[in-house]
Amino acid sequence: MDENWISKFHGLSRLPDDIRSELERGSEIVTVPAGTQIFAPGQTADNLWLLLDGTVKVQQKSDTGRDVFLYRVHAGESCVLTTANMLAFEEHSAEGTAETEVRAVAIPRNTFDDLVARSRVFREFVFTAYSRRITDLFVLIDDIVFQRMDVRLASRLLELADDQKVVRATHAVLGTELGTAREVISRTLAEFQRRGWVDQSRGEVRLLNLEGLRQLSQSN
Amino acid sequence: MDENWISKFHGLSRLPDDIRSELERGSEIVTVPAGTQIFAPGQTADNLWLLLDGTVKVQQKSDTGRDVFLYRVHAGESCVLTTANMLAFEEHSAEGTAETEVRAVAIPRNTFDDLVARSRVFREFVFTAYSRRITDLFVLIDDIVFQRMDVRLASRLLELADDQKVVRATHAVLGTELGTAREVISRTLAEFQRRGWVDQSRGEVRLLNLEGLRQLSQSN
DNA sequence: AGAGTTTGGTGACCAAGTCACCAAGTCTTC
DNA sequence: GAAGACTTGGTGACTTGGTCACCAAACTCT
Repeated sequence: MDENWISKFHGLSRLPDDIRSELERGSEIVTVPAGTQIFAPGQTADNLWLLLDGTVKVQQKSDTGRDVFLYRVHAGESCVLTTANMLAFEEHSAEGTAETEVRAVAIPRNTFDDLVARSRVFREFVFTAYSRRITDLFVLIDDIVFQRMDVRLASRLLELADDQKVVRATHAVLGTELGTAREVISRTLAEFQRRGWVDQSRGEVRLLNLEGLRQLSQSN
Repeated sequence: MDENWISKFHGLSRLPDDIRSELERGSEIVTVPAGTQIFAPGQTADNLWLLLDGTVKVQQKSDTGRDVFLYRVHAGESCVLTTANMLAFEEHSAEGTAETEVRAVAIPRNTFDDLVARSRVFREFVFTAYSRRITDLFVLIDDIVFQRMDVRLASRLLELADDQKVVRATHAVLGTELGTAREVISRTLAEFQRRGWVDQSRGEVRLLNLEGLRQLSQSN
């Protein structure tokens, strides 16, 4: 039944049959537990990963020892940074970690190269994925430079909340997600609590007033 | 004599002869004056540009009307963002402007796609270029988040100085280059001047003590 | 020469990052 | 289950950087 994973990837649905079957034959479905390092600085990757389930968090390891969150790869997306690592021309200092158990399709280097050569649809899929990441980074930079912390925290909380409207993360983790200090998160959350928008306990934030948070997060 | 431009691009030097001649036949050398918009939000690009001379400045147009400098494309580099625009799957809000007169090789969409399909060396060239841009953005984000303004300004001045050790740029321009306010640049430059590192006049900064600036810029 | 525009300077104020330190909660181990 | 170690969050003082309002000097244009 997992033979049908290709339909999960929008850009691949138009692949002609021969390419499609090469992709299926030449790739492998893998599952790794939460916490696995998918890629790391100075480590060559051998596969391009297409995520079927779970999320991968990509962070920049800073020289200063602190990390910056860059973006999150969700199911249905590809982890293009691995292709860069795969070619291994550039050292970069980003690291990808499975946040949950992750199930993914691993496309080995040779299959990848062959598919890019043979299929226009596959090429477009890859370039679109790159382009989307770059756009994400542009938006991130814009946010960091111009957006107030409370606005950024509000929208991040809304993103991270589970279906019980609870965010399971320490202040320190939220700090690196937003590239700020833990203290700033603590103060801002205290302010949100004063307004009755959230309720806190060790390691989690319960969202009480989604509307308030949403309004703040949309107030440019 | 310009038939030899391929040698200016390190990643292309190993192209086999047939690909090489297709690239030469299928592309065109163009020259545009300083200030030309190479690409802009909402505008489809028809060519991948490889820069022979001059520089292109890539900036994010922010909703708030202010711009953020993202990176600069130099001679010998390719402007990969245009490939993303070329495929036109993603709208992005970045804009590229010629800072000087720019001479470049323009590779039309069809030639580009054909070369990616046919040549492994060309593929690697393109992916490496993407990868390098992404790495640049990672470094930029790291800088913005962790580096002090005076350190960032010092290294930017060193980068922008011409051979007479003069930087021709207004405080406002330096401000958008570093994603900060003009006032901050003014204050920091005033401090540098007090230390005898620079001398200022309208629209330009003369670097007097490269050593001082260099030390500051390297002090993590 | 005079008017308008561009560039840079300044002070007051606010937002955010840093530092140092403490207190409460949780985990381990005996 | 008490002692100690570690993790998480709270707080105040201080620095850096961003914003706002406004002014003055330098340039441009006619």
